Amino acid sequence: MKILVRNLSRSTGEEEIRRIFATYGQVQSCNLVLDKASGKSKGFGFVEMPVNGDAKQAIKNLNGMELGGKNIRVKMAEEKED
DNA sequence: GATGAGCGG
Repeated sequence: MKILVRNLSRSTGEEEIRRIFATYGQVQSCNLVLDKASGKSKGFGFVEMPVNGDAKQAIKNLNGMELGGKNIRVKMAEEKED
């Protein structure tokens, strides 16, 4: 399941996202979207987790948690994939 | 060189 993680701090890296998501389940892959102008984090990214139930649990648990001094927004991505 | 809402490559 593809998970959208936004409202991230610009100082937050993929490893940070991966470790907190790994707390509730296995992280298949984490992709932090980088900005083309600065080449740094755009402040949001995507995380893929199995739909075994860990994904939704990770979402509702990690949604609104503080990371890098900011409260991140975790939600399942609504793109083509089902 | 950085940008603060937002579903990228």
